[in-house]
Amino acid sequence: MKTSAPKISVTSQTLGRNNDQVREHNLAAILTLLSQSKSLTRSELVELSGLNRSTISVLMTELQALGLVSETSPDETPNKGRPSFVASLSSEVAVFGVNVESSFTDVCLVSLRGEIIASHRIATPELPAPESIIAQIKDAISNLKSAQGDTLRIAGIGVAVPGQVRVADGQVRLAPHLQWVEVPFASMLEAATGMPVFLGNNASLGATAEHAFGAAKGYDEVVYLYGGTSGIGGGVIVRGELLRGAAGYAGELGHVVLSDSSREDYSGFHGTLEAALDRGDSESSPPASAEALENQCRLLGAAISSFANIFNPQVILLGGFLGSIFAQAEEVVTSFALERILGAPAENLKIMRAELGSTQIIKGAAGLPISALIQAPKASSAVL
Amino acid sequence: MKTSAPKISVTSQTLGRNNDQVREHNLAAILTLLSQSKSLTRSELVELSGLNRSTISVLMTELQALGLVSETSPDETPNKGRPSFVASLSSEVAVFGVNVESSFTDVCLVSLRGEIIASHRIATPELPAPESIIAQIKDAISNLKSAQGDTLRIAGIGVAVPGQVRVADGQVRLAPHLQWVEVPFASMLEAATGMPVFLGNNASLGATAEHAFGAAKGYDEVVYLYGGTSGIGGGVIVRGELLRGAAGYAGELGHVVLSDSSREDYSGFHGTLEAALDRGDSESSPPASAEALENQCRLLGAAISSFANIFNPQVILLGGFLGSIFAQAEEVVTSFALERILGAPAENLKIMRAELGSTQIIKGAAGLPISALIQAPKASSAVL
DNA sequence: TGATTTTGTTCTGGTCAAGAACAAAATAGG
DNA sequence: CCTATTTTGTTCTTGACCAGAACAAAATCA
Repeated sequence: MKTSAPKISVTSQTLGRNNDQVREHNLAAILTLLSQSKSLTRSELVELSGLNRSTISVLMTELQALGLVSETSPDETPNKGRPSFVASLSSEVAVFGVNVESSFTDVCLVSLRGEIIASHRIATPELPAPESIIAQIKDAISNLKSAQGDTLRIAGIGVAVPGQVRVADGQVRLAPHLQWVEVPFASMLEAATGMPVFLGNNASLGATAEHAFGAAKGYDEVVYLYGGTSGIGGGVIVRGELLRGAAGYAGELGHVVLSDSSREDYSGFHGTLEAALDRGDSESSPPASAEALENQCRLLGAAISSFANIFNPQVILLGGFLGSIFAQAEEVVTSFALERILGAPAENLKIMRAELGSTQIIKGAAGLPISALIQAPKASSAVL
Repeated sequence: MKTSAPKISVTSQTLGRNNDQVREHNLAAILTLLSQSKSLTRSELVELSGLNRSTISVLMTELQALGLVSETSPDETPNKGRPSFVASLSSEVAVFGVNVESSFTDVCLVSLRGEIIASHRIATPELPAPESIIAQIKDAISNLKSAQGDTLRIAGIGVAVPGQVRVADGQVRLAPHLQWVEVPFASMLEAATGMPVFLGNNASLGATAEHAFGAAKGYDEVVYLYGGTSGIGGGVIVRGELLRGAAGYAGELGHVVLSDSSREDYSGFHGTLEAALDRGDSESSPPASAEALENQCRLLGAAISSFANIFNPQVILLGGFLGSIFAQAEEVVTSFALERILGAPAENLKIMRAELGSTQIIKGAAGLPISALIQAPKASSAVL
């Protein structure tokens, strides 16, 4: 079982660094740049990375040898001079993204660039038991894989779970809507498939997907709020990385206390954001009355103001039925929010609806093994 | 004007790295290790850094040449073998820490290890105007400096301000209790003193001081709540570093919405933590009734539960009058908090009173130029 | 006093990135 | 169609860095 984040222990930030780590860092830098764009020419890589042309040449040779990058000749050459090679992440390496929900589980084959190549939905009329859903995921994976060419290599599996996940070992601590308690899902799925498995909370992975591919692309301080059938979750991007906290449980934004109300949320807590806002039903149908909508907007605005003051983000993203509410009454929500945001953090703050649809969580899950590969290309690629 | 954090632009995390940066990184690693302990032997540095003995030797020679580290022979030699040199941060380099409040301003000379060498309090019966307080700070600095030996070199000035501070250029956006609006304090003090100046919010700097020297030492995920005469502020340590947000305004934890109450805080926001809890008066005297105390504990507990669910910290620290409330009724606050913290983030969570007294903010302020020096030893030391 | 242990120093070797020199591949202009 | 120009890829050299080996120094222990 791998951790879902590059293993940076507390002390390693202060550790010494040698030349090997420089190379690994620079390889990761190139892969990161390539993952942010569909493709880049070598000369663009020289400019973006700040590395010398000769160094880029060596690094690209190594990445091609590792099979992580492919280079082609440019289709068009609008400039003078020798045309630069066009590099992109290899399409011969891919990952699986899995999203486990109560009534279905989606399994997708995802390219290193975050494109969904193929997908399969496992319907679960009954709540999925860990053992049975793992067997079904295993079958889906092997079917999806064999449908592609033999040359396809798989870097790992990322799984989104609606619950609290310990990222260090991929243990599902509690997933109320699946009725899972203390399920060592990552190690079970690793044992079944033989591939490295990375686990994350579904809403947090939605945040990482919005950051990598969606409405929050290009921003490094992001608050993401997601309202789904399993309540309200969230994810926060700090300095370009997901806020994890001590053990990976950070981002439970639905359980902030907002009011004195005795109304309870799915966890039995009263007065929280999740307790106050209507459940996922409202995603399809608008709330009964204008009054009810205004009340929702007021509470959503209060939560937004809290998060703006706490995090001073560039963007606050609303997904799921929260995005629907926002789309219906953008100005009302915004004005309620601005009532209680301090002047400075309110500047340049964007409140937006999340961009991606239902595929966002899958893409976020797939991002876990992709990030692991990018951060440690030599080590990871060796065991592919 | 320098930024109060090492300049890491958004993209530089992915930038290429060359050998020069390796040396700078390793020098910074040694300085960081030394700043965390009073002194370390060379052999301890070898073990902690993971660098080779010969490399440590070269690095220590360079740091001594830069005047940042001094080595002495050990006082006692309990072990067999040749005794290892004892290294510590040089006492010939120091910084100034400044804490501006409405009725006084403290100016302290602080060693690189965070020890207060000398201090001076400027009383301000009237609210301090920026120009006049800067002149007084300048005088205090030159007096404190000349009272020490001529060999003392100053690495910079760190200033704590009770308000919203833009860290990029050290602009005080709004400090209500000082009645300062848009004061370019850092550049003004730089012009007056000729030293690099770093600015920060007072409560945030309290958090960094608790992390570096106080109750949160050794933890890398910390939430710090501070209740003072100027309201309730806070600071959050994420992955060992202060949470700054887009422009450095993050950590305004006193302005989270907690209730439906119409009671307003100092910023005119209703229902916030700061609005709900009594002001600094209660720091000296206990609240009027047991009922009032319980109400405070309930609200403080609600805030703690929100922050635990949001950040999944290892420690939540309470300072100022919030620490007093906690000391009076630790179990009540804790039980109210635990009512609404999810099971996973509640594990291993410590709720503690902040350790340091009134010196914490000064030490946090001094930490700004110290960190800048440590992070870029070659560049910074050259201009001392 | 001599053997042992531990640590500091010096020298050598390997890896890395930068830069210079050169080769390759396109356009622009006659 | 050919040549000059521009831009880019490749190769070679150079300098910086860290690791490891060999050696020297400084303590303890018998």
